[in-house]
Parts: sequence; C-alpha cells; structure tokens
Amino acid sequence: MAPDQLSTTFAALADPTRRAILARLASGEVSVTDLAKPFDMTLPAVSKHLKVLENARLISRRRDGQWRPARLEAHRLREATKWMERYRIFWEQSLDRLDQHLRELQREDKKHGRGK
Amino acid sequence: MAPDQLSTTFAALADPTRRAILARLASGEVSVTDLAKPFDMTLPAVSKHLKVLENARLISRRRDGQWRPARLEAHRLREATKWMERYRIFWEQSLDRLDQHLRELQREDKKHGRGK
DNA sequence: GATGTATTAAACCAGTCAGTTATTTAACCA
DNA sequence: TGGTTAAATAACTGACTGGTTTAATACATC
Repeated sequence: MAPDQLSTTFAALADPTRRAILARLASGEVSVTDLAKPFDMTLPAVSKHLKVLENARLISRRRDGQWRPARLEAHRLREATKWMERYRIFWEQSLDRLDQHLRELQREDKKHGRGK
Repeated sequence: MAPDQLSTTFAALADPTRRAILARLASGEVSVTDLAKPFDMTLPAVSKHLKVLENARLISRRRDGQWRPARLEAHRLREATKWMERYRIFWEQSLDRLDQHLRELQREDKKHGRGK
C-alpha cells in the first residue's frame, strides 16, 4: 500500500545517514561518490539512500555527463514542519512550566539564603 | 543498536495511526480503549503504537485505576522542528522562485492578451 | 572499440515493523 | 471469592529496511 506523503517524509528522515546527506546538500549539488565519502558503507548503499530521498521528494537528481548529482528539495520539509507547528503551543506551554519552575526554585533559594 | 533520538522521533512520526493518536491527545489524556475506537485494528496493535510513542518520549503514561491514559509530551517534537528549521531558508527560497515564476507567467499572459 | 570511472540494478540476508490471535496481569465490583 | 473490564505480553506472520556482493549500464577518453 502506498503510504501517505507525510509518512514517507518522516520515514526518509528517520535515518542519520539520510539526514547527513540532506545536510551536505544544503551547500549545493553533490555527486554520489562525493556524498558517499564520509560514510562507512558501500556506494550501492548510498545510492539506495538517495533513492529513498528521491522517492520522498526530498532531493532531485540530474545528469551531468557520467555524474548524477543530487540537489536538495525543501518543500516536503516545509510540509512536515507545518504538520508539527500545530504542537508548538504544547512545547511552549511546557517551556513556560519549566520557566515557572525555575523561578520558583530561585525564590526558594532566596528564602533559604542561597541567593547570590 | 540504539538509534539516535532524532531518528527515533521521526520513525515514530512515520505512521499515520501514530500521528492520529498524537492529534487526539492534543485535546487531553485518553485511555487506550478510547484511543483505539477510530481505528480498524485490534487493541494490542494500538497498545504497540503507544509503546513506540512512549519509547520516543512523544507521550507519557500514568495509571488511573484500571486505565492507563496517555498524555502528549511535546519537547521531542520541538527538537525535531528545530532540526528542520535550518532548511527553512531553502523552502522560502523556492517559494520566492515560485512567486517569481507566477509573476512571469502573468506577464506572459498579458503580453498574449490572455489577461483578465 | 577498449578501457576506466560513475552509478545503478539484482539477488541475497538479518533485523525490524505492523499487524494478528491467544494468554496473562491488574484493578474494579459484588 | 468470582466475574468483568482495561491493558499488556507472547508468539507468530508477512512485508519492509539497510546493508552486502556481484553484475550491468552509461558516459569519457584514448
């Protein structure tokens, strides 16, 4: 069954090698061999990761002679971020709680003469 | 091998059932049976999804009598969003390009008398 | 056209995943 | 105590993953 777009995006991101590839592509197009260099794995393995990223529309490929450089495509990342944004209120809430908790601790400290 | 935190987060999000569970939990704590109701799958399956979400620290559980309600925990979502943020410039760039492209199309249309 | 280089494809393997059914644990009720 | 309800665990399955090695394809260069 063809998984939905968001699932495909998140699944593609759920691998450190693929995230490193995306990070590398942030500074421009790179060939497969160059992409593979930092990794302790064979070229076909990297090629497969690229295929996963391409299927997820997180990168695109073109041909340049014998090279097939990959390029970052960011709109699916934008969609994924948009999905997460709806939860922003929750983590901001908990940050508030953390902040409040720290303030309370400080107040406690003052009360017990441990303030600076 | 224990995968890194970001990989665990993204892997947990790469399933529509789990994302739906998180969405449901956005409106507060829910028991397993209630969580399971909208889904066409057995209770153990939902229980497993909850375990995945719990391992990813995207939810927490507590005991309330015979119930074990789940609660949304958002800070890992915040971390994941922070990771994606670095790519924001790329999708904003491409939106600019899209915008520019649309303007060019409009100009073309006017030139050929297809304007409104 | 032969040879070298960049990349992909094919076949295979071990491990993980998402689901199932059947069983077990835990708490409530009477 | 026994019966019911809520949930987790165990054991199993088929499909998918991330890697390998070997073989094929595509282009470049001589």
